[in-house]
Amino acid sequence: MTPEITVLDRLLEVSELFQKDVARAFDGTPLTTARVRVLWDLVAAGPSTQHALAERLEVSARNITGLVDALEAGGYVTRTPHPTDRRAIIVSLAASARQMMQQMQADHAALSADLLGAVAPADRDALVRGIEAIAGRLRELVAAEGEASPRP
Amino acid sequence: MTPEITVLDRLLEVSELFQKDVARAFDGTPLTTARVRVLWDLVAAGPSTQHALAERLEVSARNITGLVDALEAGGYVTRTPHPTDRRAIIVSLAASARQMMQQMQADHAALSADLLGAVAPADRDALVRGIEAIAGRLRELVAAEGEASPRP
DNA sequence: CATATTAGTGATGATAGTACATTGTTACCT
DNA sequence: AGGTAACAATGTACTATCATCACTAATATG
Repeated sequence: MTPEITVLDRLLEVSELFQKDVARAFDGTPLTTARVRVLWDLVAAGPSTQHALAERLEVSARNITGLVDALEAGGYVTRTPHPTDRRAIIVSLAASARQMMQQMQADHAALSADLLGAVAPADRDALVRGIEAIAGRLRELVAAEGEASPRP
Repeated sequence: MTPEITVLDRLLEVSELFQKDVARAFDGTPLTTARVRVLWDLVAAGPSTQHALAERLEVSARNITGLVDALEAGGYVTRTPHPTDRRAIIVSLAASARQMMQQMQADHAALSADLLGAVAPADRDALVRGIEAIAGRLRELVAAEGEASPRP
């Protein structure tokens, strides 16, 4: 019943509801969490080799091959040869996928505005600062944990 | 750059970090997201028939059989006959699992306190109210969506 | 030329989910 | 009662995803 527990519980609930919402958005498409991760990475990092994807997403190259296979089959990404390294392949977002991701971001912005609208105006600034602080602290903690037990 | 986008982005980041943290906690155990969902449900609802579990978690009864099989093999739950209905089976948390879940809740509480400690004291009340409001609004939205397209 | 790198293949395994059929049990209805 | 329908759990079978390792083919690099 302490406010501390309530805060975390609410955050967890929010996180769960988000997840459910995202999952529902991709219902009926061949998109899954792992595949969307690839798409987001491409949005953030731009066209990349599969090796680069594997490193950033921290999965095996073999796994990336499979994920890109599925995304390519669905028309979400294209494979083009690397201009100078003939071993490598560049994975790029297809135009439609880029549009979809933009739409998704727009939806997120709309949802964000909606959610913020539910907050009392006087509380908004403090809320934003507070979430920022929590995110920062959490980032710190995760980073520290990662250091404590580095991957072998 | 608008604050609205920032809020949602931070919330998503927080939710992702949480997920990562939880996943890491279960590394090396046979526990997975789906199985832990069962455990949480048992914590919340107490000993239940598999049918009840299936309904609350919204998966097929057959699926529950498999999840409970794995949890039982790992010693997390026990199956006992239903006292009056000989068709049914009661799934209960094993003592060790109950303890583990309590520990997890304690860890959550500690983490919550830590995170709240990172927030400026003057912002805390507003933050709590704000998150509460956001969670409420989000719950509303998800419920409305569920109504709009009821399962067939 | 020797070695490291990039991608792809094949094989394998664990998980999560489904549908369908089966078995035993309960509940209801005549 | 007795018959029938609904129900709980499970066996079988299947699909899809995500992940790994081991290996091959091409290409870069020093």
